[in-house]
Amino acid sequence: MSDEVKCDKSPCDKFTAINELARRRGFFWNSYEIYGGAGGFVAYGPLGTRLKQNIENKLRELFVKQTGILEMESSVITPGKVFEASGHVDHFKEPMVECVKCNRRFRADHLLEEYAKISCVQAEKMTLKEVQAALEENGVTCPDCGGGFRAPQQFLTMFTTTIGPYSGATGYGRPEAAQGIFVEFNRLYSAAREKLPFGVIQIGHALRNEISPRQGLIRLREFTICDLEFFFDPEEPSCHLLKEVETEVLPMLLCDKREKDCEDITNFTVREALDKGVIHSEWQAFFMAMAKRLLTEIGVPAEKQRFIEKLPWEKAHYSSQSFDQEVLLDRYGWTEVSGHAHRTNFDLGCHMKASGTDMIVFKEYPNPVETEQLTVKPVLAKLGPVFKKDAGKVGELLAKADPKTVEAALKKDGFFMVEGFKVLSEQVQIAPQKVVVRGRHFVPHVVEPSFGSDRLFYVALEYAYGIKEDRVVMSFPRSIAPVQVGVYPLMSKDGLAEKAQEIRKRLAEAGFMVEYDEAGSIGRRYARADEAGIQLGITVDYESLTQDTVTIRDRDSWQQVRSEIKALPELLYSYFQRKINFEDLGTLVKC
RNA sequence: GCGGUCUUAGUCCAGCUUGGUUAGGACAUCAGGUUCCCAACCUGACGACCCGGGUUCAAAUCCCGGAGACCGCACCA
Repeated sequence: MSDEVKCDKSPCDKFTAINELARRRGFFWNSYEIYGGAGGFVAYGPLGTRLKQNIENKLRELFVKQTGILEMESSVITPGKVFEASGHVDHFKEPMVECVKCNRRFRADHLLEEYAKISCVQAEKMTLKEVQAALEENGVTCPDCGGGFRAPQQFLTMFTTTIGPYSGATGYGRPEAAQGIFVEFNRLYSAAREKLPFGVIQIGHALRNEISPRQGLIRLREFTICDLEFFFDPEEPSCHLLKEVETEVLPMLLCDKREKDCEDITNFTVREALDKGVIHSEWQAFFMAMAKRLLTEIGVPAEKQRFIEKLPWEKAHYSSQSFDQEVLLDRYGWTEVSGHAHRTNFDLGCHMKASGTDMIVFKEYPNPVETEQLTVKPVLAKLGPVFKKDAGKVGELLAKADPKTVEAALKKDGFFMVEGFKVLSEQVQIAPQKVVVRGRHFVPHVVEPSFGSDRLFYVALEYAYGIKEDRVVMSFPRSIAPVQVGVYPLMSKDGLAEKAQEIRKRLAEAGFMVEYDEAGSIGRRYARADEAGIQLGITVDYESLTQDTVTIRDRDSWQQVRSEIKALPELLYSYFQRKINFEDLGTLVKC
């Protein structure tokens, strides 16, 4: 298939061609067109909705069915507290300044980093007034025209609303689905029968109020995100499924290369990447391998995929090691389709702290461990007379104190100071005590693969797009084709149409996504079907009436085989399960 | 937000410079005819000047404002 692009006016790239095709055939289009449209919002049409569902189901097949990961669904509107706790309210906004002369806008933190040598981390903590002061002190002016700046302003990229009619309670449209999983951790953990490791995936809408989203499906204000949070014990980080992906090759672009502006890709097998310390976490490596498989299954060849390691300042606030999976696109070059972050126990830790709810798990040892631990025991009989009503409090403080510190202080000074109380050695007993430890308490760590469903969808379209004999053919992999089978009577007379309708009905009942078309010449219908990406065409001809056979046409090769009508459901089932190839569907018809 | 280009039927375009009858074409779609396997052909149908204001006897066309799209800059936690 050629690399050219079919478009009424040349030159034109694949992005334009696909957007045009998508509008014409009902894959997707810009929302709210009758009111002039709204940037960053799309509507999926009949073909697109199905394709998107098929891609998401492919993702489910790989990540849910094969790994036993659990699926959940939570709400888009989220109480402010959640995103305050997660750090999004602080991190999802950018201090922006505008030049008084040329009106250009800049991120104040970037300016401070570049011209005043103030680190990103520091700049993020500054208030707007501090930002303004820092800009002035360091004499930072507009990099373009040297003009001064207006007062800095925050731009929050989360959509904000209020919850309830009178309430001043702020709500945010979630910018990711992950927090919806973290906040429900305790219930999910018990649903997983309190066993680690376990993973939870959520596929749903997310909102980000992008400043100017102008890349079609690549950057939307409302989009579908697939967040998978995989919880594991940091002391047992091994992945029991690793064997299945060990030999999978990951094309990687690593930090050291990137810092030298080098784009060289190094190929590592999953095993090598782990052994050489390129990827720190086994589970992260596992999910990256699965992500590569997913993209391969939706039609992207391996050489058009890569993983790039995020540089320290590119990483999200929660992440310890991050990779982006990128796919090479015609117009936009290497484009992120998934992110792979090691979130450690950051999120659960934040929600524990902010909500006061425990999200600590307990893991029982195979055998309880008996140890002797130094403990501080307050002697209340002695504390009482000295501290009177404070005695209880002093006792509590002593019980919490570190035994070694207390012991050392008593040895050295003869007393121990705790919050202004002077404790003498007779008021406390420090002695080793037998303790039986039955297990360990800890906050699980998380690795997170996160996919943009709309980008996967666009990628599938772009890689399916091809031209054959001046016609557009959407060569989707057979497992995601929006329509599996088209049924066509060669003529719409002599009973062919009735026979074809019968076959359509039978195949639909057998569970296939099937479409019937009798309008126009047969060639025209094939062309229509190719453009919609219909995998197979079943044509009912005069031989069908006498022999009970039909021809099956392959969308990509345009070859045809003849097979018996009654064998169709079983044959097609095997074909779409990829157990047999097209040639196995019947005897080849010579053209 | 800035600069450039642009907005006419389902899709892609012509018309605008120089205002004037019924806004033209191609493809798609629908109905009918024809046709024994790859967008054939014939007949017919459907369907549009981005929105608001102004100038004018008269605006798709000129002027002002707005919205939207694309490209570049900036932005993309």
